[in-house]
Amino acid sequence: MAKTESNVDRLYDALRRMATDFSFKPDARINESALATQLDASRTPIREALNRLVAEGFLTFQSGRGFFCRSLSPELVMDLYEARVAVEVEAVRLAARRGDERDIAVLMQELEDIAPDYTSEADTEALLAMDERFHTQLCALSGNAELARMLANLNDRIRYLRLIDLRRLQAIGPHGQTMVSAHQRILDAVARRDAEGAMAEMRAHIERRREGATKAVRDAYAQLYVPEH
Amino acid sequence: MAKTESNVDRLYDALRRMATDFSFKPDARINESALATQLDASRTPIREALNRLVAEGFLTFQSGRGFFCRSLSPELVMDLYEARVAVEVEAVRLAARRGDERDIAVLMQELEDIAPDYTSEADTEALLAMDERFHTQLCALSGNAELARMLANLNDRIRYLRLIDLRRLQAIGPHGQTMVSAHQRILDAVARRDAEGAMAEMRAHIERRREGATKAVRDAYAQLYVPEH
DNA sequence: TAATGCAAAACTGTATACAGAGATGAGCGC
DNA sequence: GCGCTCATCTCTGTATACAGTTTTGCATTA
Repeated sequence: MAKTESNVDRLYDALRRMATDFSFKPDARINESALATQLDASRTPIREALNRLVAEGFLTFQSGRGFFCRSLSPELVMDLYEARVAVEVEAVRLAARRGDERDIAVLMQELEDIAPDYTSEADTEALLAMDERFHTQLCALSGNAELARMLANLNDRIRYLRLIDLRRLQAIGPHGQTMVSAHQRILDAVARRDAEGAMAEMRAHIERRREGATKAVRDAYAQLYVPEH
Repeated sequence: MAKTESNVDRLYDALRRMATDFSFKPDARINESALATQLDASRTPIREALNRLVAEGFLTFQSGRGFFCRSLSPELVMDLYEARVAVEVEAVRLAARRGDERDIAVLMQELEDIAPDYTSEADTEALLAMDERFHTQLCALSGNAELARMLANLNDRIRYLRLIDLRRLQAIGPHGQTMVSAHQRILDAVARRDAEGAMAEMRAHIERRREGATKAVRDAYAQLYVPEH
């Protein structure tokens, strides 16, 4: 039961990680042969994985010229955030209407348990991971696999910018408490079956960071093209 | 300028069409070699196209066993309809808030022009195409490419069931008028910048057919496994 | 008859080869 | 010095081959 993951899956995971954290620079062409040697595989399975990433919006493809990293623009980030609103607001509505009482309680407990980490955590990546985990689990309460899948895809595509946005936020002052209380307000509304309230809280929660994330695009470019200090 | 479409795109289009209309039976295994001869290509580009379709939710993939058609269940259809609500309700909200005045007028005009076709059209496929076109254009008014992309994907995945649902509806009596007036009410709300109203109309419009579509799953199986009469 | 095991067939996963298209850069003319 | 052309080199697109795995079908046994 060790070899549960096939080779193409391994390649796919590796390539998606490279795409999410912009190891491929925006709009840059992707060299298949180089990847093949780097990942110790032939071009055939690499191309299969790249094709999946095209369909998922991580890469683009131009016939005759090959694969390219997706571009990075404020407009795109805005679109992705709006799509997140669409998915998560409806998900939280469904969660409020029909989410399992037990599952909601479990999530509330977990939120309470890790609340100290939210507020103390200096590692921005860990904070982002906690935030993403909450949103993912909340979405799962809707019981809708398709919404969950969409959210996972959107999260992967904006993670890099959220990280930059969150770093800047933390530089100003600790914001873990703001985040945890926002999450609690949303979940409280779900628990009291207040769909409208939960939706409004969720929308506000996401839109509050939308501007920050689009502004982070500039910093993203700076980070991507500047050598490690 | 004839050869604007590459071979892999041709294969991709052909395979997606086969997937949308369930030329691949639900859960059935897909034979790559057979497809290769059928579509006059080798397995390599076929597999690239199949991988994209996996990422888009049309097919599934099991390591070592190959590609399979997605399954067809009432639960899945329910999920897809709920996802449609998420996408289209938010899209129409954005359209009402910021949709271009001119574009809205154009769409209203077009809706008026083809209204007679809606009501008279006996060809269910044409009626469905008109309906889909309206929803797509309305979504485009939001100016959000990501929402448009999501909707296109969802439409492809539920088209077969919508067709069956619509056929049954038409068998009872002509429903083109119901549809066109629903579309008009949504668009009117958008035109008067009534986001809440547009959202409510859109939600009701989609949810009204949700039950029908999930019920159509049974008929879908019957049609798929019965020889053409 | 049903279950089991085995051998053959069919199919998948991936490396490799090669043709052709696209990019690159040197050399030449202006 | 600037731009254009052509040769060369690189990289993509796809066919094909083959190894390894899964499935299938037959024969044997209880």
